[in-house]
Amino acid sequence: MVVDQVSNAELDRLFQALADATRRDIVARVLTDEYSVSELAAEYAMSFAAVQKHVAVLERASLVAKEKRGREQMVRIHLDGLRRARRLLDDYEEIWQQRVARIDDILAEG
Amino acid sequence: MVVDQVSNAELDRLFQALADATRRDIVARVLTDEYSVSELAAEYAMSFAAVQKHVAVLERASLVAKEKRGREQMVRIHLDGLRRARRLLDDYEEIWQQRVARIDDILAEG
DNA sequence: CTAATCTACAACCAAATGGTTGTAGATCAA
DNA sequence: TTGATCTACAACCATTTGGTTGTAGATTAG
Repeated sequence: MVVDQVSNAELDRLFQALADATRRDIVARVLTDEYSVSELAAEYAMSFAAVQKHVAVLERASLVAKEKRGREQMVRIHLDGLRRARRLLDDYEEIWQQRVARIDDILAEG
Repeated sequence: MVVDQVSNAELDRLFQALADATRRDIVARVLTDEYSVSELAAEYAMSFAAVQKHVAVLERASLVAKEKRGREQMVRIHLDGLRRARRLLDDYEEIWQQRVARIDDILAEG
């Protein structure tokens, strides 16, 4: 159960990071391509600093990692975060399935 | 791709709802048992109104549904939300896997 | 060397969030 | 009927969030 393995603060940061359309878009982009922070910034109708903050939020959530290359900072996906979040939701659905199975058993007996 | 099917506002509400430990705990509880709002409230070191608000957030995110029973309001899980959130993360990982496969192909050719 | 580019970070602001208390309407129990 | 219980919701408050502008340090290009 992820619920027990991953700290609440970590999950807070993870889901909080995913709870913004711009940040989800950044994740989707860096999943397939490499972007520097300013290349990302060019994609959105907001300031460079705003995008920089979004990237920082994703970084703190372990969804993304930065790597310095010359004067640029390249943003890459960091799968750990994504996997931890997905695992929690998988666990939830598994708990649900166990409950469904339990109810089926009871009905089969009755 | 969920990214296209589910509105950004919906995903915002979903992940935002999951970005709080109390709300994740409520989800975990109602996955296996039935709780009224006040039964839930009794579990946490905060006011009834605070828990009521948390339930409302989960409800708006389609993670939970309320059903009136007498003077009580029973809180049940509503799988739709959970599945939509999980699907997005699955999509992300699939995109990643495709990228990995693509890179493998390139390496195989080279 | 100088100028342009990329990044980091501080200070500020409006809006949203997560909590509180208080009031009031339904429903149930005695 | 009366009192207790369950819920809803408003008003309020402190903190966080998502945006802005401005300043300054590295690094690259000419």
